[in-house]
Amino acid sequence: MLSLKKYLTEGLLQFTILLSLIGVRVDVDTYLTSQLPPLREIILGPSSAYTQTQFHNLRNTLDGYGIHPKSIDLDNYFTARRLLSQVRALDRFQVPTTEVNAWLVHRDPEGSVSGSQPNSGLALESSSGLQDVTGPDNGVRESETEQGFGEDLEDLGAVAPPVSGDLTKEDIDLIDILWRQDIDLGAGREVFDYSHRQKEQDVEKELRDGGEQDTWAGEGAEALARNLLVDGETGESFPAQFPADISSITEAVPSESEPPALQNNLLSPLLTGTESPFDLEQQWQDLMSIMEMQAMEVNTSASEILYNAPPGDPLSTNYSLAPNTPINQNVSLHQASLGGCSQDFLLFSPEVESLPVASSSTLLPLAPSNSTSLNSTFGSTNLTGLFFPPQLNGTANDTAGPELPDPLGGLLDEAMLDEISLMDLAIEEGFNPVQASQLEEEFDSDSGLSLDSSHSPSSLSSSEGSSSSSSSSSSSSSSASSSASSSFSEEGAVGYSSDSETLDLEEAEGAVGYQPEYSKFCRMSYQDPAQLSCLPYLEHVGHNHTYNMAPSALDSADLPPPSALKKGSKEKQADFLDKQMSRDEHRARAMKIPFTNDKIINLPVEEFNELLSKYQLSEAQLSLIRDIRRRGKNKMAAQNCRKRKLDTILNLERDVEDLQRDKARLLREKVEFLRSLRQMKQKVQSLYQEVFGRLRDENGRPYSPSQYALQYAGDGSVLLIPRTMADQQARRQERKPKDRRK
DNA sequence: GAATACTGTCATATG
DNA sequence: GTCATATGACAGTAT
Repeated sequence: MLSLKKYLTEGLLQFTILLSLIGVRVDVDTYLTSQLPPLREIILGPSSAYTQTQFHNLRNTLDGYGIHPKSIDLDNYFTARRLLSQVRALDRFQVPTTEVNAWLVHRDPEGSVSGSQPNSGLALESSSGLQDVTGPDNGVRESETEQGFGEDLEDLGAVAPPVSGDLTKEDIDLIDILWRQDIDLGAGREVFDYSHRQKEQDVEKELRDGGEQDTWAGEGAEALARNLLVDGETGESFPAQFPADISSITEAVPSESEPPALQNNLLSPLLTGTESPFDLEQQWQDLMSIMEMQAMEVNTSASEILYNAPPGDPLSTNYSLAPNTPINQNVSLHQASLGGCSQDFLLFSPEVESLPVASSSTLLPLAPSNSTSLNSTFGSTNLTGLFFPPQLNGTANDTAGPELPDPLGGLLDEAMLDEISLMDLAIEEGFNPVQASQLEEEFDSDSGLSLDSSHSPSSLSSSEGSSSSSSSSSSSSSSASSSASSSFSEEGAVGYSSDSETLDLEEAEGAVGYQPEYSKFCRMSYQDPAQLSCLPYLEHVGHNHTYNMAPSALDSADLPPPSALKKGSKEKQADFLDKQMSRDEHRARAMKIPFTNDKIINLPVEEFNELLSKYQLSEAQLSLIRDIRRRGKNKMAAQNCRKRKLDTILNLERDVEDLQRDKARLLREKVEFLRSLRQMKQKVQSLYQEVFGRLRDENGRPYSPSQYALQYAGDGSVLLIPRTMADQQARRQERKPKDRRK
C-alpha cells in the first residue's frame, strides 16, 4: 500500500498535472467509476460523504439547528458540504478541461505529506490495510476518523495544511500557474497560496498543542470560521451554506462583492463584460447560473422539467446546459439521491445565509421568496427573454398582457378599434391586471372589506343572508334573534352562562336558534380566528361571570369551588374579564344592576318594564339601565347599518362589473357585426364589379364605371343608371338618417 | 408615529 | 309623544 501511495502521489497525479498543463484532459470519472476504492476515496472521500447521504443525514437528523459550534457533526457537516460541492464541481460544464486536473493537483501534496499528516485521505486507509501510516498525533487523528470523513474530505479538498517541506518550489509554481490558468478550480485558493498554507499550518499546530479536547473544539471552530467567513476559492467572506455553488457565481466577478449583491455579480459579466479577463468557461458558468436562476424564476416545476428532461428532450437539448452549473449539480444530485430536497434553493436566500444550518422544513417556504426576489431581479433586467423560449417565459408573464385583443386586432380597422375599449374586453375575459392585483390584495387583506366582486359565493351569500335577516329585523322576532347574536358577540363574557342563556332564549320573544346566529356573527363581524378560539374559554368564564345578576345569585355565582382554580389563574381570568367587559358592563357592575346587560338590551319593552318593576331601583340605576339599553340597541343598529352599507357597496360593485361585462359583450358583438358587414360589403362589391364588367352596350362595348352604375331596386332587381343619378340617390339616402336624428 | 380599519357612541331622522 | 330602528359623524382603539 505504501507503494501504491507513492505511486499515486508522485507518479500518477503529477503526471496528471503535466497532462493538464499541455491541455490533455484526464477524465476523473474513469477513476471514480473504477473499482479502486483507495483512489476513489482519496479523491472524493469516503462514500459516506461523496453520496450526499451523509450530508443530508446531517441536515435531516440534526436538523441543522441542533449542531453545536463545537460539535463534531458540525465540523463534518461543513467540511462535507464544501467538499461535496467541490466534487460536484467536477462535473460542471467545462470548456477548458483542466479544472479537474487541477483539483487533483492538490491531492498530490496531500498524498505526499500523508505520512506526516494522518488526516489525509490515505490515513483513512489505516483501518483497511494502510498500517504504515504513522504520525506524531496519530492517536488524535484516529479518533477523527471515527467522526466521519468530513475532516478528511476537507483536507482532501483544499485546506489541509501540507508540510511545507514536501512542496518544492516547482510544485508551488506549478500550482500557481494552474491557478492562473483556471480560476475556477473547484479547490480553495488558499491551496495555492503558500503563505496562507503556512499560516493555516501554524494555526493548526497551535490548536493541536492545546490538547485533545481543544483540538476538537479548535478544529470545529476553525472549520466553522473557514466555512463561514472565507470562501474557499475566492477568499470572499462567505457563509458556509453556500460552499461552492454561490461561490462559483460570485467568483465570476473577482472584484470583492458581498453576497447580497448577488444580482450585480450575476449581471455584471453580461452587462459589462470587460471588467476582468474572464475566460470562456467562466462566462459560460455565469451564463448558466443566470439561466439556472431564471429557470427557477419561471417556476420550480419548470426547472425540474428542464433538469430532469431526458437528453433527447428538446428543452433539454436547448436549455439543459444549466445542469452543468454547480447549482444544477445540486439539483440533479439531490433528485438522484434524495429526491426532492429543496435545500438547493437555499443558495439564493440571502436571509438564510446568517443561519448556520437550516432545516429542510424551513427551507421549503423560503424557496418561493427566493424565487420571487429573483423574479424581480431578472424581471427588471429583462434577461429572461434572452435565454428562454416564449413558452417558458409565458408561464411567468401570461397574465401581463391580455391575449384577447390580438385576434380581434387583426379584424378591426382603426375606426373599430376606436370604439372598443380593450379594457372592457380584458375585464370580461378576466385578464385585467388591475383586477388581478385586486384579487391578490383580497387574499392578502384581512379586513374583509375588500370590495372585489370575486368574493367567494359562500361569504357573499352569507353576508346577504345575514343582510336579509337584519334588514327584516324590523319585526320584533328577528330583532330578538339579532340581539341574541350580537349580545353574544359584543357583550363577550357577559351574562351568557348556560342558565341565563336558556333563560334569555326562553324569555325572548321569537327567539331563534342560537348557534346559527353565532355562526352568522362569526362571518359578519370579521372576528379573527384567534379571538374565536377564545370563545370556549369565554363560555367557561361566562358561567362564573354573572356579576350583575341578583345579589343572591351573584353571591352564589361568584364563589367558585375553592379547588377549582388556582389563585393566579383566577386573577388572570378576572383581568381578562375586565378587559372583555364593555364600559356599560363596568358601570352596571359598579351600580349593582341586578340583571344582565343582555336582558336590559334585548328584552322587549313590556318585559323590560316588568323587569324594572320587579326591583327597587334608584333613579341613577334606572337612568343607567335606560342608557345601557339605548346604547346597546344603537350599537347593534350601527353594526347592522354598517353591514348593510357594506353589502350595498358589494352589490353595487357587482352590478358595475356585470354592466362592464355586458358592455364588453356588446362591444364584441358589435365588432362581429361590423366584421360581417364589411365582409358582406366586400362580397357585394366583388359581385358588383363582376356583373358590371359583364355588361355590354348595344355595340358590345363595356360600360364605363365613371359614367354608369348599378342601382339596386327595392324589389331585388338591378338597374343600370347613369352615375349622376346614382350619386343623387346616394345623397338623398344619406340625408334621411340625419333628418331622423334631428 | 402615521395610516387605516374597526367599533362604540351620540345626535338625529324616520316609520 | 314614545319606541324602535337607521344613519351620519365623531372618537377611541387596534393593527
